[in-house]
Amino acid sequence: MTDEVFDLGRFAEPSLYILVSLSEGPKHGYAIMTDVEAITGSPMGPGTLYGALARLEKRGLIEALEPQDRRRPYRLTGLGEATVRAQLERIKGFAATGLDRLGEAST
Amino acid sequence: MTDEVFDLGRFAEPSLYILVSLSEGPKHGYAIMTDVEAITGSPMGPGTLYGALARLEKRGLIEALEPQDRRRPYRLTGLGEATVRAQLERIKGFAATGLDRLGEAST
DNA sequence: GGCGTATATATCGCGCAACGATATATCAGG
DNA sequence: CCTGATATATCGTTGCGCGATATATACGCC
Repeated sequence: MTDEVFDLGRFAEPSLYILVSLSEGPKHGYAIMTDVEAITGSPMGPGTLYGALARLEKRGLIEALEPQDRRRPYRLTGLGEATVRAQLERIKGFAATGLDRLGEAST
Repeated sequence: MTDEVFDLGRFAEPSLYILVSLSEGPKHGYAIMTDVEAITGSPMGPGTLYGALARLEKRGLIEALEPQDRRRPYRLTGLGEATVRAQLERIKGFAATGLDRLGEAST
């Protein structure tokens, strides 16, 4: 493990949403938008989406597939998959630590 | 539960780190810095810290205590505790969803 | 005694991500 | 037809992240 990659940048939550959405399989932009909204409960506008999409492609975490009809689908790269997995493990551990500190049993 | 609050802003990962750090008990800025570095593995500079601290206080998620010596300790408010708990639950669920999609068994 | 390091807080400024607004085009349905 | 859903793209503002920088005290060490 090179430990060089795995960094989504300062603001990365929307990017992570996109990567998770693509973990399910290739999707085009609009489908990602609706999927992310379904997962997170809050809508992601086109400004956020296409900006993040361009950055992710530039970083080699996703790659564009052949345009079909009017849709431009994207797919996770190997690097992208490793990245999203590492990130999710990281925040999972963080959430566990935090909830532990709060005393989860207080419910 | 009013469900009106619980929003840390655009991205707010550093803010969430601070709230989690304060979940353990009141701390002053410098202690938060070192604690966050211990939890996350990456250091948080004073620019990030004090900026976020000011925002969190302004939003009523934390409150300043009596300065002792040279230290200016902060404490979580009730709103802050509810917020950090809700946020952690949210990202915990999100991480679980994402890892599920990836097929966690691939290890 | 003087020096460096750790403790502790504060501020400035740049870069850039997030995001709403806006534009454009196609297609289905009523 | 005309509205709304599908689908992509760009612009401009906002404001967060973060390194750099400044300041002051306290402690240990040679």
